[in-house]
Amino acid sequence: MSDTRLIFGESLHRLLHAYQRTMRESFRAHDIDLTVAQVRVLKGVAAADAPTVQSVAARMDSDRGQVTRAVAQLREQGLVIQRDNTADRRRPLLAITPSGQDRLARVIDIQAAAGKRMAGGLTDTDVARFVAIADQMTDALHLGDGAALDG
Amino acid sequence: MSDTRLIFGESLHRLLHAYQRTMRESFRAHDIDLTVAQVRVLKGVAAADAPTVQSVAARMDSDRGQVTRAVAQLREQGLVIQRDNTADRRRPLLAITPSGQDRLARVIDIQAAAGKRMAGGLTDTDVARFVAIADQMTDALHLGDGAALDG
DNA sequence: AGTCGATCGTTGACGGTGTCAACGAGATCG
DNA sequence: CGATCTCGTTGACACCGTCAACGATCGACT
Repeated sequence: MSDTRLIFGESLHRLLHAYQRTMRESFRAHDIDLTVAQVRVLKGVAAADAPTVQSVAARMDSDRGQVTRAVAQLREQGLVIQRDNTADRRRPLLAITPSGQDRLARVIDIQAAAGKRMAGGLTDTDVARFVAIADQMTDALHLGDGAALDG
Repeated sequence: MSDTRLIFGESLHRLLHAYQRTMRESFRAHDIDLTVAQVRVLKGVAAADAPTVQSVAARMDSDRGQVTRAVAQLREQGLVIQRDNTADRRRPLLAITPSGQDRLARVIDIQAAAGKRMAGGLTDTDVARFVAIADQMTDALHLGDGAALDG
């Protein structure tokens, strides 16, 4: 019956990697010297209110260490800066620089183009629906995080 | 406007990793000593007609080297065997062993359970639709593989 | 005040994964 | 036969995710 469930992981896997490959290719073609993870962090910093390593990591559902490293690389490229946080010295505040915003804008263009290409014959509604389902699934998985798996 | 396209990659990324994390956890909980990649290869060997390293790699959209390594590990565990192919000595035929079938059956149970949990409030139709869209997108990306990206 | 426990950023280490390049063995076609 | 291709294999490298520690700082509590 429901062997959609079985091929599900396979589909997901293939899609993500096709997507990432496309991104990497496009980035290289446009001389954007960023990895996928760096882009994710850059976006996180740009989007968050008072971004810290921790908050960006949480938003990305990632590891603090990984974010720290990405931020270090972004700082080397001058795309992100770190200011002291007088309110809590443990967590310096991150901010995107103008140069970072430029870079990010270019990245977003590229991603939009790739998205369009990927969406091929799909309608906007399809895409939106897809994203909605994906998020819902992610939430479902997170809810039962440490829960019993002995179904 | 369509910033669904922008969060798309993010959603995808988070979903895949939530999924893989769940899988890894479940595998560990059930003493299944296999990585995600090994499972994918095992499935490929089980499903294909006359599986070789190359055909499995193609089906997975992966690298021959990577499949070779996974097969080596699966052979160490006695889950897969390799027989000489008299018709073409370059590509020995792979086959799943009874022990491999057992293991795979358990894996499939686990994945089905995780799938059910993940599908949460979703209908079978939703899941099927999701998979269909994902595959369509993957195809779209593959079609324009080396194509112009200078949109 | 001082102490204890928690949080945060950082760093190190390790394994899994994807990618590329090479090689040797074997096929195929001329 | 020789040239060229495919296949499996191996090595090397970067990226990514995970876990464990550490030192600094904060917050709460006494």
